[in-house]
Amino acid sequence: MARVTSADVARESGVSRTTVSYVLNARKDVVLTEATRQRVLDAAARLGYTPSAAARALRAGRSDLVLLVLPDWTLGPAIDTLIEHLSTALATHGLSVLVHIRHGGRPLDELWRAVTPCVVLSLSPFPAADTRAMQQAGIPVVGTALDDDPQPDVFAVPQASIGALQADHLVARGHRVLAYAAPHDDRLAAFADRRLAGVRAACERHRVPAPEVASVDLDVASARAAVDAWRAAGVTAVAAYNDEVALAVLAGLRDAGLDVPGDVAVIGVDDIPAARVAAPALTTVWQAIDAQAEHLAAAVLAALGLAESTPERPDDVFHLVQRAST
Amino acid sequence: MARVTSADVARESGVSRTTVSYVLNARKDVVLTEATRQRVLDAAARLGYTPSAAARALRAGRSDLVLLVLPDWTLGPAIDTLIEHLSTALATHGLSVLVHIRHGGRPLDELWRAVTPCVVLSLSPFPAADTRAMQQAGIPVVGTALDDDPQPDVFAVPQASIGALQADHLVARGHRVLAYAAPHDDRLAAFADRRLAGVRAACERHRVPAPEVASVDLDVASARAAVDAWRAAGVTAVAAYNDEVALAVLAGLRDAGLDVPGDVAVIGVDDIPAARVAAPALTTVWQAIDAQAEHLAAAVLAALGLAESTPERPDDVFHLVQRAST
DNA sequence: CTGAAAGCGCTTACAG
DNA sequence: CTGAAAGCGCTTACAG
Repeated sequence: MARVTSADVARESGVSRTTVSYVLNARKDVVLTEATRQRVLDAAARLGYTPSAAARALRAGRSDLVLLVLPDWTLGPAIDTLIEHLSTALATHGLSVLVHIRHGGRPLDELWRAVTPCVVLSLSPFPAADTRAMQQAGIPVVGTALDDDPQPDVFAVPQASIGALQADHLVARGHRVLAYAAPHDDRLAAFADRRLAGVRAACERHRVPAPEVASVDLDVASARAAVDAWRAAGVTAVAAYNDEVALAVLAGLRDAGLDVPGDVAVIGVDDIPAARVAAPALTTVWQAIDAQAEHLAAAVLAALGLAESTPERPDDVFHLVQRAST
Repeated sequence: MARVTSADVARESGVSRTTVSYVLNARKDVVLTEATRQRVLDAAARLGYTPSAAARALRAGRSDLVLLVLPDWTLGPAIDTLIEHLSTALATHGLSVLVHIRHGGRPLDELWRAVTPCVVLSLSPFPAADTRAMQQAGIPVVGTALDDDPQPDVFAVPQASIGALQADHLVARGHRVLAYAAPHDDRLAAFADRRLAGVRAACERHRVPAPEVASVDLDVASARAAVDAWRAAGVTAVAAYNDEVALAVLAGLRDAGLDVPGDVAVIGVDDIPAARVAAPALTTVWQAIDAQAEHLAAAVLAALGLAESTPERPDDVFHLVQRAST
């Protein structure tokens, strides 16, 4: 079963390949009889013709692939949702998402040169040299910066603002001595540091002491150690890097026989399913992954000149979900 | 900055493109002087040459892409781990993973015809017609079946065995009246039904009553309703579809003032981070995602004739993690 | 041992 | 309004 090519469609509809190409690409600048158009469309449908991505890519010098560059650590529960929404949104425009995990495997520069994606979408910053090389090769790089970024087409998930929201909430609930529960994994530092910076800034703003920081593993013993240190320092509220860390902190408090939120309040980030059914139910910061994915997709389209306007930032990127733990 | 092509490398090293191709593809059937080989390799490195994937794909009739077909629902925390391991393992052989979410976006048949992947790797069964069409086009389809599958190259994650392990454990702990907590989401039915079947089979084997089944949403109210019904039926142990459902069940039991495992024991599946720090710590079934990914990668390579032997099944695909909830 | 040439399937100036 | 021809970058028979 040989591949159906545009030549087959041309033969079947009695026109040249040029015309087939014109019709299938719906070129506005070429005038074609409606009859011809219809004939070609019918033939293509009848034959089940799908243009070869390889041939198009070779011709155009770029493929229909969006290279999604992920860091070498798991971004957490959000990442599959993000990929899903992104794929769906971009598929509408004939673009497919190629996932690249930076850690193992081929070096990035080899991959992008081989694939010639139409856009590189980065969820983790990579060497400026790579970015430059891609841009010189005419491949736009769309990135999510962690905070504000000089590039205008970049969607910044405001990590610091998330931390600030956590601290604001705790202070509003009457707490004056806060702690920050950082993840143990160093690879998350880029995110954790920025969120912590937001907590710090909020503390200053509210004129309360800077947060006591401890890193917490995802087990009871590690959390218990942090809890003991915090209690010694008079801490009454903990902002955790994310819900998983927050759940560990809850376990540490439980282990220490402390009441939540009576003795110590806890707030997380992400609103994972487990947060809602935790004991007590966890107050957290919900992030609009869908909206972020939508926005990223729009940024990709904009970079390709496929969207009319620069995508608007979604309003409700994140918000507080108040539950029993604060 | 125009693209560096094999012609550039040929010019730079003073040989023909044929020779460049021979050297770079390390063809064993052609004899080349070591000097020539070295000259070409040097020139390629100097110029930063990377063969165009598009041109190769056009020539070969297939690309270096592995099309990973995912179902339209989130597979849960395991999926990003799986993708990561898979990407890394396949990258070693110059293969890249292209993710396709079945739900939205382009229909599958359009995508594979356009992309001409070298292998399609499916984590969710799709229409037999699609499979046939791909195979006719010479594209091997490697799939994970939910249980046993006629195809030999398929790695079956034994869902029923997971359910059986749960039930075996509960019965071994002295329970005689079991319940099954199914997920509310219908899209998970394919997995949930098979796991439940495993629980049922184990109950029969142990000559205890068939499990009481209820579907549980990820919130306290829903879990509480299920708990009340189970208690009325004399249930003393619950096998949950996964850890998230199990955590909800724990919340329902807590809400009902029942003791775990004193009044009711609970076991999940997945060993998510939250399981370890739950109250009480959740007994669960751990799955070797890495090993499964490794195995899938091996199956892909075998399908391409790049691996010597058929990949062995990993031994320890899943096992019990005993904690406080049973 | 190495080179000239064809062809994979597409799009797009360029003629008619 | 439509067609013949070139060329994107690669590999591989086929000559030499």
